[in-house]
Amino acid sequence: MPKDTFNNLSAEKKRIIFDAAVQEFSTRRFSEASINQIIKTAGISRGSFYQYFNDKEDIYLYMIMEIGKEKLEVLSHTEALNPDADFFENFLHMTRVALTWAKTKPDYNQVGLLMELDDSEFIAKLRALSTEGLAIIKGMVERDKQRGLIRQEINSDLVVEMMYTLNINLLKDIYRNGSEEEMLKKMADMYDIIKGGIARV
Amino acid sequence: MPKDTFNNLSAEKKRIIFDAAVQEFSTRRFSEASINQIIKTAGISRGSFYQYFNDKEDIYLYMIMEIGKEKLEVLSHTEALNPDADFFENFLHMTRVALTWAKTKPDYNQVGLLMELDDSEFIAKLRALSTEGLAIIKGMVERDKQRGLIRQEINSDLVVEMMYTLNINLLKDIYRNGSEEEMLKKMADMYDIIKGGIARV
DNA sequence: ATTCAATATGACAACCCTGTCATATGACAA
DNA sequence: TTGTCATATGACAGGGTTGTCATATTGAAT
Repeated sequence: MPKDTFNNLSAEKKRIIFDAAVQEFSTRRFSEASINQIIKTAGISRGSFYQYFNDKEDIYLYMIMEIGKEKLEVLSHTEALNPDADFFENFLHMTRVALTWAKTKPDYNQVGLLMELDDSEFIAKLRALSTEGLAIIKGMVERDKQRGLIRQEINSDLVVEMMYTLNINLLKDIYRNGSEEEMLKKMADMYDIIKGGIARV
Repeated sequence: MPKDTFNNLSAEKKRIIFDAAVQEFSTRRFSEASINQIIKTAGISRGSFYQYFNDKEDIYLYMIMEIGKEKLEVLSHTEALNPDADFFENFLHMTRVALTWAKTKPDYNQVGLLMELDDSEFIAKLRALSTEGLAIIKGMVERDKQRGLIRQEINSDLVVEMMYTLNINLLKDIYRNGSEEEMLKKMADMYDIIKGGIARV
């Protein structure tokens, strides 16, 4: 929730400030990021910053919302998957999309990863808000239980947690770990393990 | 590598300083931890600190080594597992031991978790050093492949990485997530999924 | 008791950071 | 042109951090 003064700014100037924020928050985690750095990059004065935002949380929130909008914009243009696809197909598809997104907007992705690393009060609250995604995934697991694709006695929450954890973990390596295909392969292999187990039958 | 001056100190005084370090590094991650705080807690002067250690890295390393020694001391008294036990039994056993350790020395455990959260140059290097553990686990996986307990085509490294990631993730919840048994149950369930998969056969 | 080396100390410089506020600048209206 | 309101500015206070260094204290040996 930036102040009115900020909203009155020209789109270009807003963009400059947004970019500066992204640059800072993709480099240092929230608690270590510095307003000083942002205003230097954006080329605005200290006083102006506080005329635009209340504090660091304020601009962070604004930035996250903007990123969210952009992401939604892109994702809405993504081809939908066959509605009958099973959990794994769905998840892999989501992973593919997420991976592409991360490659397209590496800065935005970094912001997300650093968010995962942060443990400040504020970020914890923020993270707690973005759990609807997990509910959807859980729904997919349970549908597959209904359809007899996944065993009844499996704990859906646990599966979701595992997949989520592994997914985040893999995203961390994204810039180290060479090509997109390699990463997708790795993900697919992990999912196969979750699906079929590693034990010899 | 503390300086000689530190090593000449009485065991009690060394312990006081070690404890102060643990207190600080179990509360704030390395990059955010403050020498000021440590000297305040330990009740020593700023000047003395720099007569004992070169800098924050120095005392951190010392602390990690000490913790390592203590841990080794405890673990060496842990009953060994049946040498024929399979990978999962072994891993679960290790988990059990790790969990007990974490409950016994919550501060030390916190230090480790915060290390996992940190992304500073220094901590990254440090973490890279502690990978021998993973090699052992990989060895166990491969032995089970030999014995025909785990399918040949499974990628051992991947399995190790998955187990490790899930394990760390679970340790994070340790203070939130109630009882030790609950956690062990959760771990066991996760391992079951890795072992047998979630798909209906 | 005196001397001398080891150790302890905290004031200090230098560098970060944040949030405020009096003042300057701009732009538009009367 | 002058007044007024919105916006821009950077100096400033107050807080944090680290590493150094001249000085004080201690303790042990002569």
